[in-house]
Amino acid sequence: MIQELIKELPLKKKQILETAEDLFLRFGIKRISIEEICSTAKVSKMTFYKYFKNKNELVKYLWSLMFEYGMKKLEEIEKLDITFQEKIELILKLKEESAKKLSHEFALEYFFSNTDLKEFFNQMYKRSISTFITFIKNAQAKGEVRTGMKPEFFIAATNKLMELVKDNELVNSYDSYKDFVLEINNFLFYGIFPRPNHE
Amino acid sequence: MIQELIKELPLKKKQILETAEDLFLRFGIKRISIEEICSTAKVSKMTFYKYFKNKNELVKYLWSLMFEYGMKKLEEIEKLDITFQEKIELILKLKEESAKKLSHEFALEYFFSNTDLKEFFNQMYKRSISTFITFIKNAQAKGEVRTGMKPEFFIAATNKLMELVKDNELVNSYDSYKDFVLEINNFLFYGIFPRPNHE
DNA sequence: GCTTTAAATGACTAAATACGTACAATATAA
DNA sequence: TTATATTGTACGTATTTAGTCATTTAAAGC
Repeated sequence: MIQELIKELPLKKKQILETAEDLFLRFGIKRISIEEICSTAKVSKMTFYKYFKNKNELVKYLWSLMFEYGMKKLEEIEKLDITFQEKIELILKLKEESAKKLSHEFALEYFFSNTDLKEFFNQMYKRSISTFITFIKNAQAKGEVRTGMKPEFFIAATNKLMELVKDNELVNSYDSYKDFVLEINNFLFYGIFPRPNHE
Repeated sequence: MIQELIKELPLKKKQILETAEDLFLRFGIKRISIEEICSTAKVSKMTFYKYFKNKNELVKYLWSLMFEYGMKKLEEIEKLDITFQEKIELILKLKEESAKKLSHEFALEYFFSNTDLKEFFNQMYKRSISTFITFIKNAQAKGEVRTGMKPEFFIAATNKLMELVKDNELVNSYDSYKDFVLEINNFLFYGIFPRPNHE
């Protein structure tokens, strides 16, 4: 997912980041040790500490890449000459793609970290939110979305629904965590009605 | 999955087994500590050690339950008054169901453990194999499967294909580990041809 | 060839985590 | 009331992990 953003980086740093992304997404952050990242990435610990001060710094770097990726994709989609609904479809496909290997563990740590990463996450989250609000407002200016809808409400609703991630029983009633993420996203855009042109 | 087999057990022992099954399947055995099992199962450590000598004994007990479940289901399917192909369909559905939360990690530890669990696994595996061979031979006796096919070859082929679990690159090319498991199983029964009546 | 730089290795300490046991306190049920 | 089951805390030990360092290996440039 982040691959296209780190092409310029040194090989070993790339290997670390790709491995960390994969392992963190699948098992959550706290379950993965630096040593495991190093051994699976085929990188020595020294090399790790050359590029990252510690695990937290790696996580921050990775998160910022993931945010950057999402915002870049959103901007690309916004520029396309297609209907707003088609843009929403692309966004949903993007979310589906990103959720492929996402585990419940990681999502919990990502959205509801209570460590010193919380502040860092919040900052990035606010930035991505404002990008998305601009996206909606632009669409409203072009008459593609009804102007009565406050983008701020959409964001607030999103935040509220995100708290469902903490409802273990609900999450576990889905075959995979990915299915749960899809449900939330579909619901946010289409409510209870079927997603158009989607088998 | 194993729930129906442990109904009679004491409540706390059930909680431990269900939690362990869930966590082991999702994250693999070595990543999960006894303390994590206890806390998520809402059981004290003392109670854990009352029912299980250590983690290995828990794993053995769990594995034997999982084998027992599979063999019990196979026997149930065999008794049904349906065509052989319909039975195969049921077996595939069963495998699909079992693989829902299965992670690559667990499958590796399960099939290729190199600890002292290996011997234990092999014993159970042999038993389940002979059950399956009987299943095929009975079908051959009834003329439901061509008699030219040696069941032993089928088992040997299965074992060989199972080694693909160790091919990380191949496994990772699937969206989820479950999809990979389905591919193997479909292939074993239907080769490269489509699974009948399956969308 | 030689020199300089980057990376890998193995060893090391300190901290954190996990294991397995023990005991007192509490809850439950006969 | 008397067993029985469960919990919480604590503890010593073992294992794992984090982070650092000196040394070896590999590679790149000249």
